[in-house]
Amino acid sequence: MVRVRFAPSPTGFLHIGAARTCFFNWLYARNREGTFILRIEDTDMARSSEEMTEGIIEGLRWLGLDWDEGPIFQSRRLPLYRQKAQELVEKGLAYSCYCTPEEIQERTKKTAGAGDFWGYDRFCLELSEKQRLRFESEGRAKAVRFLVPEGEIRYTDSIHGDITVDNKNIEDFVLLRGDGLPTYHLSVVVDDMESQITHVIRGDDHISNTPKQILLYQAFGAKPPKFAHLALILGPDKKKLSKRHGGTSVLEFRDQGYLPLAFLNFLAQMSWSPGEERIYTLEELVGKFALKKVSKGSPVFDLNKLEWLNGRLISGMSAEELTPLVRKEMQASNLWQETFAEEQKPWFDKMINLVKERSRTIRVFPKAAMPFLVDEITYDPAGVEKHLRDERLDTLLPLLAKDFQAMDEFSAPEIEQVLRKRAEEEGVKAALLIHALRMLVVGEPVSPGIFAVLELAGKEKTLERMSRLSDVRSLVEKKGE
RNA sequence: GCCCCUGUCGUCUAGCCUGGUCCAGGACACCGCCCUUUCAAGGCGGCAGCACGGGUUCAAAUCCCGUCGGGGGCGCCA
Repeated sequence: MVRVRFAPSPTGFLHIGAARTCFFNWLYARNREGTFILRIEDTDMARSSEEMTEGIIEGLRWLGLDWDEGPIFQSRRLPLYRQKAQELVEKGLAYSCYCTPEEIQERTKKTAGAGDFWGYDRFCLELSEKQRLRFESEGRAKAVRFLVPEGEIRYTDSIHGDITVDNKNIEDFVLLRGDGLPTYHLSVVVDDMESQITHVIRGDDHISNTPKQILLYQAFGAKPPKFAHLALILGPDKKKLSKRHGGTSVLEFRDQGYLPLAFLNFLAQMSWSPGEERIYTLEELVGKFALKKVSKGSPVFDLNKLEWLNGRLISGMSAEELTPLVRKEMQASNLWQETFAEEQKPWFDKMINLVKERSRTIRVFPKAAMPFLVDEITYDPAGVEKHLRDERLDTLLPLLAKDFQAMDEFSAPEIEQVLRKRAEEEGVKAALLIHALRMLVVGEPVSPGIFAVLELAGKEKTLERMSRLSDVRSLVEKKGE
């Protein structure tokens, strides 16, 4: 039975790297029909906060990564860690240390360059009873250090393969701090043992920590889990992810109009290849996931790919699926009306289907819908200059308006037919009318196909906006002065 | 400084384990063409890579060694 966990520390956001670690744990659990546990590593009281915990959980919820057990809070299990540390001291596998960081630093400085000494010098390993009592009476804080044995640690990483480290490169690390709080190494191993974690899937930054933790498992007489270390995600500058490039909370991506499924596909396809490049359903990704397939090299975060994936997802979604998302976005822009969900639903669906083809994020919907919903639109000055200055429009537009007026069914194909006929009769290119209409009705030089746009706007609105030709011209002139 | 990990087009990735089918495949981005009412989408085409140097071999992106580059760790942070 596979048991995995995601164990963030609430000292920061759920950033893209953590999200990917979480996702891969989740994928593995689901793929192997195992159990996925959420654990909050909040033993660093000074830097942890409840807000961060909530933010992380909100991020996981948004991504749809559900957990089967937890969240387990380490801060509520402190006595257990103390007990476990004590257990090792009694077995002679760990020892109390009274040294202050300053003293250690002082001694290390002295021996620097002498060769072997680079870590803790084991000053407290064999304290005489007298010295020990003196330190105690001085009221010194007492930490517990692990006694690293000689030898080497060898383990097989599911992604990297065999990794060997000589124990002489591991110092007697601290298990329990002077204030009685556990360090990461202790708490992580104690909790993973108790939760019976079978696979530890985490970032590459923990590769060097793994031997220490294996040592702890051995000391506790437990079998270490399998380890899999994911290469760290890099920014576009090939440096560690920064605030500027994806180093922020995943919720930022939600707010930018990205969809969870696109984001998860992005995370997945950043580290392995499920096959062809497209959007996969969660079920497909679960089915295809395998730790051995995860690449060893560090991927560079590429926003282009995310956008492309997101755009493909949106284009492929139905109006039905898109509506709740678009609704939220429009509510934020004060453009939503309840009738869109009722009598105007057919119209609204049509609008969504028109806009979705060219949308890479949900965010563009309100702007695209704007011209259909408000009376006063804004006009792009350059577009006006380019498409509304032709004097022939002064006579053509009224003629076209009359044509439109006479139509029974104001639908896209009918509109196109009428417009092209008029253009032909007047000996002008249809494009002249099309561009002018786009500017007048939408206000922008860019929009979905104009005939569908006009149908969506409706006859009345179309005619009203066509009649504003001279107003729009002078509006822009005024601004230009 | 010491230790560990890593290195295929600008970016992601397939291939590497089990050498030949790879003068390296796909995708994003970019460029061009087609379509066309604009922008997209779509279709077609293009640009571009096995970090470098040795070795093993009839044959190396694939195996071995070294160099260089990138990343991480070396905390009474996680």
